[in-house]
Amino acid sequence: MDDPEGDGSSNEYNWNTDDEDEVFGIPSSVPNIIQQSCGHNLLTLEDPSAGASNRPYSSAKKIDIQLDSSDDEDSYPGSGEKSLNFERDKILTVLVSMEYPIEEALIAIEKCGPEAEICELTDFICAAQLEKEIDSQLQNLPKKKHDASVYMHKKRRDGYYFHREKRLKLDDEMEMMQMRSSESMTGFGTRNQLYPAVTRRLRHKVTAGQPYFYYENVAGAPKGVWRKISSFLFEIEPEFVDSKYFCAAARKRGYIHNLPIENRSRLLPIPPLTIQEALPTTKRWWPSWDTRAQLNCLITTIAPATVTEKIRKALEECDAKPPPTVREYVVKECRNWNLVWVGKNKVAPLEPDEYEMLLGFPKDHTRGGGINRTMRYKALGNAFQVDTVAYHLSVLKGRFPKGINVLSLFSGIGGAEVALHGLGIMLRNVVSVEVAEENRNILRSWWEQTNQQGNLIEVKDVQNVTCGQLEQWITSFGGFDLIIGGSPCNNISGSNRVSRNGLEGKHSSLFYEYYRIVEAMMHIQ
DNA sequence: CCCAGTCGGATTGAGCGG
DNA sequence: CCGCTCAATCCGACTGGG
Repeated sequence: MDDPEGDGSSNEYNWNTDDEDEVFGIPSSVPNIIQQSCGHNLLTLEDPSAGASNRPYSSAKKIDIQLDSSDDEDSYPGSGEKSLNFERDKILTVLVSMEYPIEEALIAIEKCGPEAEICELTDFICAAQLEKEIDSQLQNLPKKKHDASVYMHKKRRDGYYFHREKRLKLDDEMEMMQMRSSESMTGFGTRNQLYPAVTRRLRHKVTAGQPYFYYENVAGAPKGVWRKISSFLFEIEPEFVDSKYFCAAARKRGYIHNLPIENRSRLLPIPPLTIQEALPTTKRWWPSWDTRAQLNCLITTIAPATVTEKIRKALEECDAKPPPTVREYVVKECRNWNLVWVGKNKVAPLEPDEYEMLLGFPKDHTRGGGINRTMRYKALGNAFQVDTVAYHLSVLKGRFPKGINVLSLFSGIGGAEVALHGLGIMLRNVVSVEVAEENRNILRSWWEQTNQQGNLIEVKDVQNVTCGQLEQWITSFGGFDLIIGGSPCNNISGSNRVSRNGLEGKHSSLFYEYYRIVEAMMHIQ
């Protein structure tokens, strides 16, 4: 059923094997140095195998996938005025085919110049549309308070909410208004599309020329949550992606960012996309009537032994040929608990190292150092899928040849850092904010093992990241290029039975800390 | 309506060292 | 017996799609 190669979406893939060297361009020789970082002296070790080769499936095929078909301006004839007009008409045709009004497309081409790329033009049009709409509607609406602004008022620290009074107020009227706003920029992938449907996206002019930011959370949030998150993050539409296109397990997530989307490339080598390829030892025991090709989302808890025992007993009772009722029961439980076949009549939950592999982390990333099994599941269940995030971040590679300064919020076990490293982007200065000590230990350990040349600064509590602190870092190493993080999903996740309170819940409301810091950075830098 | 799917949380008890 | 860690085992609701 989940056949990534058999469905219609694969038409959009442009198979290309020519870019290996670029993606594999990891610095080869790394000197032995000692670095000072937040009280830790990091003695790095000689390790030429750092980078993409750290990945556990080095034998997998190396394929580059590009999604966007709209940016093939290289194929246009390129000499003389005639070709210029031809090119302009061609771009106009593309914009109109994307359902932009022809007059707005013409204005955009005129304002942005004939050499502008499609994405710049769509940005321009969308920004103009949205600004016009919001301005006209804000004039007609009375200002109202809502719970989020009250929260922020309480949490306000350094007075960096310059635009708070301009922030949209989320009562019912505003929700309706925003739905209409969203309609004018559909096509960036909806929560139900979950990739691949990236045709255009809005980058509001508020964020133009500012540091890049990248925000992540679960796609299946309660109604209205993503709309609210968008309203804070510059009205940018979330990009909903299921990681089943990047690995053998599903992971439905929404991403809000102001990164370019053209010329993305995948982290290499491409991981196996089916259970059979990812976990070859299960093949021997996998019954033909269990038709699963991919796993469900890897969450923080695994099946209790009672579940696998019941399955074993049910199968043993009916011997070789289980009747349809038993098959249905077993498959349902396997789907529910993400079980794999490890023996005759024997299913089992995934091991932590299988979590690591499926999520794109190096083997033993979370192993040892005082980390127990439960903690590993918890940390991994909360982590990024590295290949997915790397695909989005791949556009940064050419833009920061000398390395990148990253503000990593809610770092966890360092999915963002691992992704950037895998892309061969040098990590110059990384300020990592992570509350859990064991996770900080994991990231620091990875930092040492991968022989990082840059500086790792560890911060415990995101609420302690003041504007004064930010300014200090900015003067120290010249500003951040990327702010990245996924705020806690505890109160948003569908599997929470106790406290699914939405964005204002105890943990998930830390989103407003993410917003606070991004907004502050937009004004400081 | 039925069905599948979900970055979870609280409690309990075994096991351990003191 | 106490305090602690860790693993096991309970516990539905909400959303979207067919």
